[in-house]
Amino acid sequence: MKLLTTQPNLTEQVRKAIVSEIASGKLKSGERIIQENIAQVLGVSRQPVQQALLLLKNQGVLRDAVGRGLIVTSLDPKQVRQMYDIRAVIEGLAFRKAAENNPLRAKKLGPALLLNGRKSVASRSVAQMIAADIKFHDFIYSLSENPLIAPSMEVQWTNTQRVMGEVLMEEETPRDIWDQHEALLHAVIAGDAAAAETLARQHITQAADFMIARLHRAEPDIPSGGADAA
Amino acid sequence: MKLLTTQPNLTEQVRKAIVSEIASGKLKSGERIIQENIAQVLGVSRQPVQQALLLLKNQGVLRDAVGRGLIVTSLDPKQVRQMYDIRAVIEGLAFRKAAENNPLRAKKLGPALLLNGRKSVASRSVAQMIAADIKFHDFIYSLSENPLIAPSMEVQWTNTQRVMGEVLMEEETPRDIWDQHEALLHAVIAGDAAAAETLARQHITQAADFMIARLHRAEPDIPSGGADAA
DNA sequence: TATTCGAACTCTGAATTCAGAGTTCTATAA
DNA sequence: TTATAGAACTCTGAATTCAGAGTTCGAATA
Repeated sequence: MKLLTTQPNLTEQVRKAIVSEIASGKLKSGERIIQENIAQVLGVSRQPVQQALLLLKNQGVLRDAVGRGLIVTSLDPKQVRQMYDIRAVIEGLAFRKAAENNPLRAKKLGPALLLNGRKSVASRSVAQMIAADIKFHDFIYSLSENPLIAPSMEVQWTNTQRVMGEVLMEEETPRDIWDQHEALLHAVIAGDAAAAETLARQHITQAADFMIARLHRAEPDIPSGGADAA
Repeated sequence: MKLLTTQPNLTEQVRKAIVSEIASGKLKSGERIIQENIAQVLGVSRQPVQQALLLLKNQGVLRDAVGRGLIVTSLDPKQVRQMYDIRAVIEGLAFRKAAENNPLRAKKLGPALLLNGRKSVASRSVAQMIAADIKFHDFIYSLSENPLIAPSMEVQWTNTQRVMGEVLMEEETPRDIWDQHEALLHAVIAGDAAAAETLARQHITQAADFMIARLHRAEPDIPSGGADAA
């Protein structure tokens, strides 16, 4: 009949708000998160805030900081690499399954996303580039017909946005990933599952190399396995 | 000085309790979960229960049931396959990294786990077999030196336990996975990353085939949509 | 001046209370 | 007998309150 705009519950709204603050870089690594503050800023009670924070802590976006609440997890290159390692194999799966299950839909809807991506690069807006990238990958997740993939990528994307935000901001000629995306799409359209998986893993691994190299430059940090700076 | 046994907070305890009920099969698919009931049984308020349920819902172990709370997500073969698909690639990563990073520790500590596993099979106790399996894989996760792997496997293991519990219970000669585990361990010890990854993926895929075949038998369900390749 | 003890403060986890959405059951009318 | 209005009930999400763990800061002492 009619699709009611039943807004998600407060917990979810709060979670989104915090994630967006972190992804956009407004909340930086190590920054303290205090329930009461967030609650006040968003005009809700501490209860939904606490639940949202619980979820984010569980995802590793936030960390316990002994007796002073939670802090935003730092993006040290080692962890970023580990995150990309996981992302690489799951993207590999997603592209493989997409090639197996949906070459036709890929052919029909994919090219528009490539175009959109190239436009975003031309626009030079980092936000638009990130959005187009997410859109393309989300499209593949849907083609894979494995609904467990998208949610398990969520944390990765939060962090990816953080990294991309930090890195791409100061890059005057951001590398163009859309040739790779085009090759990937062609493999999917051709139904070549093996190629799609291999290319996807390479794609992510290269992205990781690129990002981490810049991240190193931006954040000269932690020579040893040293924990918290005193 | 001394490592205090600081017990985890109630939310975590509640979560563990519920997961264990589900994994052991005491809470079955479709069963309703009511905050108040759980709170009463465990002797806590609804607050920690609500948070635990939120986490489990977020992991997909529980699902919203419109106006009557939450229910335990059902284990239909299609979803189980999708879960195993993801598990396969992440296990592949774990074994590959283990081979790259820790062949020596694998050699030193691995054989004991094999022995333990074979003993568990001899014991004919399903619980022990599951425990030994988890122990072996957890060991590999630690060798991989990617701390993000273990947490992302948590949901998978909850469901794996459910499946194994259902399936192995009625199997008088449970297939012995420990030859495969031995081959995997050897690949890791040899530092043969490629072989370790390939074998791991095969191992999980075969396990999925086995489990799903039995699950079909146990749960005649959903004839349509059968897009199972392989 | 440096160190230690302790009081005040901050912040969280958990309990309790409140309000509203949705369901179920029952009585009434067609 | 069946369909329907609505009252009562169930259950959750959110707010508020309470208690305790841990930190910070300052005063007293060596």
